[in-house]
Amino acid sequence: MTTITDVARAAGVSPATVSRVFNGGRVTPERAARVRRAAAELGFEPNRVAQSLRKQRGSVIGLLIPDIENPFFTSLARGVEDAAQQTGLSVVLCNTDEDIDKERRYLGIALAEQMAGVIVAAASRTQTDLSPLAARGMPAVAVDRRPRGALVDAVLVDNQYGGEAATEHLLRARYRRIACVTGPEGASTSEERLAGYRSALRDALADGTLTPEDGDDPLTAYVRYADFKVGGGRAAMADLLAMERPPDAVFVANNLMAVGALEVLREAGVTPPEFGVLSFGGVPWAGLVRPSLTTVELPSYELGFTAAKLLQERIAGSEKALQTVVLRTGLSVRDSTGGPHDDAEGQGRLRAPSPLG
Amino acid sequence: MTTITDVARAAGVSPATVSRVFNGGRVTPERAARVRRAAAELGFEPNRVAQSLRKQRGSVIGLLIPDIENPFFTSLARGVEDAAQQTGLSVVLCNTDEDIDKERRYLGIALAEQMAGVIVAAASRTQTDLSPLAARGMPAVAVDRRPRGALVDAVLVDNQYGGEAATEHLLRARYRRIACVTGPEGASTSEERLAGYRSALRDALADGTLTPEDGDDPLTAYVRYADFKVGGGRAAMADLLAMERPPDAVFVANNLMAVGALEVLREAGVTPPEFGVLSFGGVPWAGLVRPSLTTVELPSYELGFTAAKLLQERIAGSEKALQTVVLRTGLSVRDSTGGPHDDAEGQGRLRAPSPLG
DNA sequence: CCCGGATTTGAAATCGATTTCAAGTGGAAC
DNA sequence: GTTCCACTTGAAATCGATTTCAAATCCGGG
Repeated sequence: MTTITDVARAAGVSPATVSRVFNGGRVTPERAARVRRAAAELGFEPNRVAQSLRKQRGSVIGLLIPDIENPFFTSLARGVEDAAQQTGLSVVLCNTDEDIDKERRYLGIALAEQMAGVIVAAASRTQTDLSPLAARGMPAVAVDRRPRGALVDAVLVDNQYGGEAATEHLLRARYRRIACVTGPEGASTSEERLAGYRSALRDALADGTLTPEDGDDPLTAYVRYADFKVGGGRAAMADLLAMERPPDAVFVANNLMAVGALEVLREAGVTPPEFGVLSFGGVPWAGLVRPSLTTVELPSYELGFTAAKLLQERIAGSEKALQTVVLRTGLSVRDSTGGPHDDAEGQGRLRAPSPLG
Repeated sequence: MTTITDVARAAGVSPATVSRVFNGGRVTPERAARVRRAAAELGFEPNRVAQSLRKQRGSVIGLLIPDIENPFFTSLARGVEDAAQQTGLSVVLCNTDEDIDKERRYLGIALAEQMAGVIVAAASRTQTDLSPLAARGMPAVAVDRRPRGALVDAVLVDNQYGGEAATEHLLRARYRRIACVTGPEGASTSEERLAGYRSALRDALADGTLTPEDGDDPLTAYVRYADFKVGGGRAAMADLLAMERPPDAVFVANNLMAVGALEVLREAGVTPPEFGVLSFGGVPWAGLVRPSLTTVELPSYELGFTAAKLLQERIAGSEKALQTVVLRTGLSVRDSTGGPHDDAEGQGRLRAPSPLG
């Protein structure tokens, strides 16, 4: 391996000069040229480990995500990677598996490896602890989920707005018993999406679009908590279908649970859009799912990209006040929320039935 | 940050002794205890960068994969991660995007970061060049795809066998004009899967199961090369359907292209199992696809796990002869290959029609 | 021709761990 | 009591870069 000393010897200068050539120090052009030539000839590439040790800072940023198999996070990871590449940083992808211990371990590694900074989609809002990073001055940015009380920049999605828009859409499509399958209690994303759902229902109750059914609290009767995974979505959906007065639509607060819900519906012979289904976050290969699925679109790539940009500012030493960037969701209306079958009421449909029903 | 020197001072010993305590040197128990206590009190954690510099070897392994959004590779990555974790290595995931330049850049980083080793699913069989690693003594293992002429261990899938089994299955299900959509020419995986397909067809021709159609070479007429992506699968399938005598089944050589093919079939109103579809590699959320898809199952997790184990042996200094491990595929028969409709021939079906047709 | 200030340069310190080597310690054997 | 050996220990070198500091050089101005 050729070191800076080898290059120095070959160019007839000191190592210090070589270092200056590559780091923008003042060196006479003639000498600099000689150094560059020697470096090129020897195929010199600075040893990043030595650099990190000396500078007390590496050129790698850690990205901690809870589920590498969820396409939402892989897309986010791509955003981070693209942003990082622009400034010569590499990205280490760490899959925490929603496991608080694994997450802690990775944070420790980030410190021990002297990473330049970390981007964290926290495994737990209450237990994830970013304070050791802060204590050692390592920049961090929270993404998608904001851990409680952490003094870090954050890039989030407007979950409440998304939940609201989704639920309003279902109401407009004339569903009237709209269920909500949300994530774990305590996760910020679960709670916010649920809050949006409730807010939309409240509005509908207030303006008379929706009328309370006897005995049930319409804001809670159709709510189920699950685990953001396929299995949880299945269980919650099955539970909802078993109700005495089952819902006629469901707002599922994440893509994987939507997959589970769709499976259960299919097994039960209940098909959208008669039964409305709306997923928060796109399902992979959605093109194969029939009827096509109405979804709240998440800016996953931008989430990652923005977080990485923010992190880079901090790494560069920015002392700006902490900021939280909130990105908006969109709504992609497709066939799964075309509206329930007409009952005897004889009202016109808002939407033509899809060719395959 | 507490360093080894701080611990040494606190325990009243030299840094060398502290190092020995943590690296299994000979130290009197009494002293060792004092060191451990001091280390615990100060929250000492060895600086991995300094370790790497001194030992000339890091504790991170690089995993280069061509497409992080393909669930096959994420599953493989999990296998690598689990194996690595058992020995305290961390995994850096590098997404090369099938781009030979990105790949080269990442290999350079692996060297400059003094990684312990790399596992590579090569972006290109002909252009991927692992020789700089070998030159610097960095262990490497090829996974899934074997780059040409590289002197490295490899963990591969028995692609030819898988392609053969798949095609035989389609023949047994009484499809007779079986197409093959394979990957890019020159990729080992494409070629091997295609070879399996051809070998099965040849056997069928030999024993009379299949009779050559006038004018066409049955071994090539229905073969299409594509790019292992959804778009490529679409184009190839569309091309096949536009033939004068279109096929009655297709063996698609990777999961993403199968998604594309299914989309096109659906748009054309052609539905399995009348038209047989078999995918090499599972499709994510396959549960939602109807009819369910027959697939060649790939041991993606085991692929990663095995590669990581192999790499660890090399890192530990094993001088064994280079080995290539080939893992077998399985065949999961589902509804999409239930057999074509009976024509006027009045032959009995081998398989009951699926309830939904 | 000499001086002051700016610029360029290299020697040496530094980052934090590991490891070599020589010195120190203790115990057993004679 | 002396000798020898095995075992512990710490001082110092080392990994490869960056950076400080002081010396060297160059320049124009007087």
